[in-house]
Amino acid sequence: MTATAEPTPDAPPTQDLLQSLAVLAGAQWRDFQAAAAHEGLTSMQAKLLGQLVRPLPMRELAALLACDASNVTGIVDRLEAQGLARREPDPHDRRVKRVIATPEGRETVRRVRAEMHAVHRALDALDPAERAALYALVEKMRPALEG
Amino acid sequence: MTATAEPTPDAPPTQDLLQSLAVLAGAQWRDFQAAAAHEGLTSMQAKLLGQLVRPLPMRELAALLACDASNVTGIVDRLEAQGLARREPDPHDRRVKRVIATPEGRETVRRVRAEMHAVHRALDALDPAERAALYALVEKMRPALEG
DNA sequence: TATTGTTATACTCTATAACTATA
DNA sequence: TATAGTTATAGAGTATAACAATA
Repeated sequence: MTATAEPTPDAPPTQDLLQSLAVLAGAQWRDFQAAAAHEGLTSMQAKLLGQLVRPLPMRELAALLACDASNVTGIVDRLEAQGLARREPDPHDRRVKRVIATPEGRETVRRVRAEMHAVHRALDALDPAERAALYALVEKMRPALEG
Repeated sequence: MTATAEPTPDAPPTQDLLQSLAVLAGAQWRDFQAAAAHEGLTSMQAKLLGQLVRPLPMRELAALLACDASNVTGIVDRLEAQGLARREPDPHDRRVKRVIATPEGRETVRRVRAEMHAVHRALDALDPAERAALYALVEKMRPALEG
């Protein structure tokens, strides 16, 4: 028997890999929904709030959330009503409103991220080397994911 | 300087890893929504349809979709109206209705999965060894994700 | 009594189209 | 005229509560 010089590890069937990734994404989504609900937010409200690392125009938020701009109005309205975000005028263009997170809003984002229980448990199942490998693999895919 | 015998690879900060995984999950979600829309379905309709590998009671579908049972009625109604799924009586319990995918429904599921363009592109960025490593890592996390 | 599926209700998200105020 | 944000509208997803049929 001729051993292959550098044995190619069995590449899993694409369907199996896609299924695994779907399980991971599904768990992340359920975690996020449950965490947001625990903080009194819908998943879209929490998702928008999580984008507010800096003041963002409504239009940019719509692009980041991959939804129509008209939806952003209502979502920001509800966040504003809960004191988690607010609108401010753009100094350079009076048509634009920039949305910013309040301190309470930023604290809520932190709590939601801390409440991703299944994902945190899953990462705890990996040792440091495995975590590093996972990170490297996803980062390698990232340009293709975003492009 | 004392070199560590077996140098631990730098484990990335948990926040960075969570962020990477969020980018991956986000891309999968956008892919799925776009693919479902291309087939004339909402993401929930496509998600339910994808679960129908065997006849499933409404109640089980609600559990799989992590939503209330009352929602399943409407989603199945719309799939049934499009000829992609149908209800059949359960032979052992007359309270139960089992939902099954029609051949056209199964074909639609196949097309949706094939249209996950960004994810497929991302996997193409990995070589076979990397794919195998990714699969092994996610499978190692799986019990924690599902538990 | 408990469970399955459904209906009614109210709220949120969603895209489309039309509107306003700026540019 | 083009763009940013809003409003109005209709369809879909969502949880809650109440209901009929069945276990």
